[in-house]
Amino acid sequence: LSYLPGRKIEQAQLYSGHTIKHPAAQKFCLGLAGCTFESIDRRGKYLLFQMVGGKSLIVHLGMSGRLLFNESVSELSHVRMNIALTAEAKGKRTASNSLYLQDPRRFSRVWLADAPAKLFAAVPSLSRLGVEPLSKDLNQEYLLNQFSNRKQSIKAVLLDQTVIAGIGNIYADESLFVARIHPLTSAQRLTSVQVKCLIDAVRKVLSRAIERGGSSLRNYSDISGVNGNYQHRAWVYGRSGKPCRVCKTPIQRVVVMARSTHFCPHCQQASKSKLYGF
DNA sequence: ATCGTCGCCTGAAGGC
DNA sequence: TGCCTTCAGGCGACGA
Repeated sequence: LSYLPGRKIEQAQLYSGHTIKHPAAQKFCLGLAGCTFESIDRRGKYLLFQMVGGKSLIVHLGMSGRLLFNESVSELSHVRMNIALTAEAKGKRTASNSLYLQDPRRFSRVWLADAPAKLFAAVPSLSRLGVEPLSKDLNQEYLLNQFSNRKQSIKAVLLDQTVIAGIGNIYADESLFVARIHPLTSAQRLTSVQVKCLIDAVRKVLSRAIERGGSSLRNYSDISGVNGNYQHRAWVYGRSGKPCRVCKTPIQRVVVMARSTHFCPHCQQASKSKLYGF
């Protein structure tokens, strides 16, 4: 994606009615044509492509979406959006690159905002996002305050993007294991020590996952074709029935918010509010 | 206001 | 072998 800044959009095409969220498809495509990429940002699970002049393209990859650059569209299935770029200037070899959104399960979404001031109106969920987990905004005071009136399980609250932005099901389970907190614990009943552990655990788990190229579903890969391999190293996620990597107790699976939740019933007990030093 | 459940969508995996 | 069912999940909609 570092190739993008400076590149100009020749034409944008959408192939799936579900993919586009705002505005209508035709207006979306017309609005992108002629735009030049300026910079790329991220908020939570949203990618923000800033264009010269103030427009921005917002992309949420859902669970199976990925962005691909400079591949022949005819070789790809499940292409939901194709952004054709104009030929690169100064006689470089690349003739007509494209940026593709490929997404088998169609959970991905794209938006176009006409100006920075209209970003939240175009993407309301962006305005409701909570703090970034790797920033200083995620601290004990903030979380204790957020948890104070929450009767929900800590697992459910971790998945709530308005509290912490960007934690998905895998990393919620992994973080709770590292923090040695039972996923069904009511958020408001967490001690300040546990909250501190949880913050450290979230940071550790996310940092390590980023180092390793993220997690990926089976054969899904990043833009350069590299598979995420975090999942192979998971402490508890996807390991129900298998022995805990620490104590050999079988990992249990329960359902929270219609999501699989994996934990070690021995390691993750209320009495053990101590961070694992992984 | 808060909380839990359902539906969207497709391919992989497991059962028979 | 091949069909059928189940499962996976980000997130918005919906109902209690």
